[in-house]
Amino acid sequence: MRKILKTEFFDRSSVTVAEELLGKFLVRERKIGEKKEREMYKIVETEAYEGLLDRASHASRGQTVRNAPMYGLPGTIYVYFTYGMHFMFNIVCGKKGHPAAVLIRGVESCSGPGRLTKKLGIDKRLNGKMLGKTSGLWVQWVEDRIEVRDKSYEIRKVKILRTPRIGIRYAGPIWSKKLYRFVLQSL
DNA sequence: ACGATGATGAAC
DNA sequence: TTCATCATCGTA
Repeated sequence: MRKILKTEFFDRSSVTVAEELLGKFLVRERKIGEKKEREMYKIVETEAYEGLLDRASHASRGQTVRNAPMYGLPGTIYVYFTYGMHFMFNIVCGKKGHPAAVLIRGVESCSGPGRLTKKLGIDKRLNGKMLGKTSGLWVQWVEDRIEVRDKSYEIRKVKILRTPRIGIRYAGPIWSKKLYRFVLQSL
């Protein structure tokens, strides 16, 4: 069983979405010559950036050209360039007009938001587009069963770690301490 | 532990 | 005009 996550999944608090994205699969479909190549990566690390009040968020000082996609529909792709080196990949959450997003920081085979975008070929061309077949980037849920006895299955157990977000000390004592980073620990 | 990278936006 | 940033790599 599998299903592609729709806009309703992302039409919630970025903190909820960040936690629930753990264990889901980021799918990247790219054209390599004539063929379409599809890769799937299990999401294991995320961070939430929630609303205008969140001082760690790009939206904390209002709308700008760069952060405009954060104000779009849930499921919008927000890619920005930072430190003159790296693209960061975020998924917009909540209603249109409410700036919130989840930064995808790591998948099972690749840790670090900059490394991730490099590996998946995510850059500004995707900025502002919706997740889906058209953009060649989406998230899907796959039933994660393990056989425990003959023809008997159960869902794999996981542990979720919550920590403060990375690299945001500038955000002040309240927002820099929020436990908005989620890490999936496989058991 | 630190410098280079060099888009974007805020502070000055 | 200068400075810091939702990193990462190479060099020390």
